Amino acid sequence: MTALDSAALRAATGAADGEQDRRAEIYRSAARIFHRKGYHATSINDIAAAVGLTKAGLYYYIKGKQDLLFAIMGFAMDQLDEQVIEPARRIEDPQTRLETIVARHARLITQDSSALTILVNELEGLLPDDRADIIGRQRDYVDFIADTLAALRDEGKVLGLDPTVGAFSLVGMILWISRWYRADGRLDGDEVVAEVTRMAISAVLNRGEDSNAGNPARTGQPAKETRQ
Amino acid sequence: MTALDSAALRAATGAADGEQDRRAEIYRSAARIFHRKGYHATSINDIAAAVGLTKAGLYYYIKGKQDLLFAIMGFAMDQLDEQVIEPARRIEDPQTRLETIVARHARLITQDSSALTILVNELEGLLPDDRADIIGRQRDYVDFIADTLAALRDEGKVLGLDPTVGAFSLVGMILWISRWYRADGRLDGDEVVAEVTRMAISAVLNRGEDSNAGNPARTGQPAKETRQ
DNA sequence: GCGAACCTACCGGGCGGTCGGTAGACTACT
DNA sequence: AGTAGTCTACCGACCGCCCGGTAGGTTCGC
Repeated sequence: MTALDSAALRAATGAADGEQDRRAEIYRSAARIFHRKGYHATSINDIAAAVGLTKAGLYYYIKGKQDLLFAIMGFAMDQLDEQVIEPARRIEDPQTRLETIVARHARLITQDSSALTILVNELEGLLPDDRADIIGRQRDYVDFIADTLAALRDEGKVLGLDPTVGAFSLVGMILWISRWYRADGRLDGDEVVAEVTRMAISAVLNRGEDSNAGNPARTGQPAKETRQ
Repeated sequence: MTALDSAALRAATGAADGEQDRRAEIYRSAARIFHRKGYHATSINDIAAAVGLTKAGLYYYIKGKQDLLFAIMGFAMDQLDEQVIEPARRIEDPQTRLETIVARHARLITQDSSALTILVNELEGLLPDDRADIIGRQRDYVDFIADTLAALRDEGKVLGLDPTVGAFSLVGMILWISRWYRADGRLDGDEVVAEVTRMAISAVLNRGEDSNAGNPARTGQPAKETRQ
């Protein structure tokens, strides 16, 4: 279907250079399939078929399977930089900044989770150098969130929360959205984003008093069998 | 189902071989390798070598790669049932119950995340029937948490939180621990469990006033380029 | 000598990737 | 106008490799 569509489109428009479009379509398709089946379970043939090419034809556009993966992850990381980190970096107030980070990241996922999800789930598919590159950028992101939490703590809005644990936990909450959110589900994307953002802020802020003051309560674990 | 069941059966009948140990070692090794490299990227040879067998020798103990995966996931799900769900089910007070769920689940992950993590990351590696089985049990777990949140809401301790979104978000926070927690890191397991538990409770409880009342703030998304 | 526990050797098949080729559009020269 | 050359965008056939899985032993403790 895809092949005929793009062929028909090209014939109809008569546009000369469709190369960039074609390449973009390949990345988009690959991202969708990697997301659905996983990188290793996806064959080059799967991707080629999805864009209406043979395997050999596909290799005219890509350098290899791993390069394809790295390109997708790089794109996802660029998205995160442009749509989440950069806008948030321009916000002074830590709480507003945190809200922006969570809301924008969550929104990115409800809009199209493929690339963002591959970014975190398929790291072991990369070559060591590429992996180091991506992991570095991911760490920068977590550090950015942790710094924001530290700033909140310095304002006295957060009590006794480790910024690193807090940052990781928020990221986990956000990334997990891609596993359960369905665009045709009960809640629409905006509602989910708002709900998750509210939870994230609430998870991090202590409103003075109460707040489990003192030790964090023997939270149920009866320590009957400690093991490690 | 097959492998662990038959192993358990044999152990129950008192056939005190080393076979049970060997089989357990195989499952443990397989879980560790699946966790590290992913199911599809792991070959039967990798597992065989890790337990000091040849591939053919390994097949004396297992029925196939997919059965191995299903057995590991079943084991992880059993762990969750026994160590998290059952203990929590016996607790009446919703808040204490939620604390128990989060703390016990988090603790399970800091102790040994392999099986639990495979449980959520390798679903597509299963045969359809097996996958349906596991997904059903996972859904029951999320529903259990959602019901607990609904009970909290009925007590007036939670305001305006969708129980399903809340349950998923908490699960995401917990599961993500396996991606960043290192036993030799700055914080030990108990500290991480306590910190995450505190965040989870705080994410869910509203202490009356404040709590972002009204709309959750235009959190930055300027809708300048909507795209989909 | 018999069964549990393992091995060597092999199978069909799918994988990522490559090679040589070519249809067709477009240009260049005569 | 004809035609030779060139380049893009692809394809069929193939390669070597490794995969999951198996057939048919062999070793060894009892």
